[in-house]
Amino acid sequence: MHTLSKNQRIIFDIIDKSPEPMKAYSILFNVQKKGIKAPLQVYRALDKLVEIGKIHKIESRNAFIACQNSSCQVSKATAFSICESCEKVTEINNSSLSKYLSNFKDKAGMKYSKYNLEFFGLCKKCTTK
Amino acid sequence: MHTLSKNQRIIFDIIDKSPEPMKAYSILFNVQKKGIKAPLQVYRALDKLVEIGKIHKIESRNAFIACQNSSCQVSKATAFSICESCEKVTEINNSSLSKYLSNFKDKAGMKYSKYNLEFFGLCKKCTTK
DNA sequence: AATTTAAATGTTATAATATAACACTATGTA
DNA sequence: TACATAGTGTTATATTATAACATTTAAATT
Repeated sequence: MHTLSKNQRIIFDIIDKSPEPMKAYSILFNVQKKGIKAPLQVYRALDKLVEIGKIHKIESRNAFIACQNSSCQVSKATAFSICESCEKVTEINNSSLSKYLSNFKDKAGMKYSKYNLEFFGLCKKCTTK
Repeated sequence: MHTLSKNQRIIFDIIDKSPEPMKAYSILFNVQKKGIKAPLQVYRALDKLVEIGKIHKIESRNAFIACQNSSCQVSKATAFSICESCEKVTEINNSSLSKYLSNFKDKAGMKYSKYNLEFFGLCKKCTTK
């Protein structure tokens, strides 16, 4: 198991505590009191945390969330639901979906090693508003 | 059917001719001889073209490609394969996949109006290198 | 324990991506 | 014609991300 470095720990903890995806500069602002001063310090930790699967990047939002799925060691098969009204993001953990996508092959015969899926819609709360 | 404005036409044409996804500032550079001088002119056209489904944004690459699928009127169900070596991007048009994803419902009962899926791997050419 | 190697850090500068705000022009429609 | 809507042009600026280099820490190897 991977041990997080000091900066990685600080940045993971703040993302993990956040109820919503966090953007890099918002993370930076929040960790300045802990001595992390420069964007690069944040981006380096983010890169590593993504690489080891502790966090995921929500590509359509340029934001990061902690992995909700304890079995997710690496970020090679990710799926999220995103509410377009309140911007709540949830990681989808559905074995039928992941099985279907992991085995998917397109006409060109390309074999995929990774995928990222983002669903958009309205969450329950926002639907009834 | 939608008629493209002057700037939309110019910007669509250059993306449509490109064999690979184009980035906004690369588009800007390429259309400056046609009188389009500012980033905002490019981004406005891109926004509209995405909205009407003539182009798609590859979120993981911040780049744009023309829709390969003549039936794709709006960008509400998109899937792409991306080669991590040569960066070639192909739009996937697979009715089994789109049916599966369009009907997908997660545990939270959220109904999705849109999705975007990006597969990553090595294309045939890059596999045999 | 000393050596060596890889990983992480700190820092300054800058590149790349994207939007705000405002004035104006063209186009479609009542 | 007049009214509304969409598109344009422009300047300035916000946001997201990386390059380059010097140094320090941690881990693996001898």
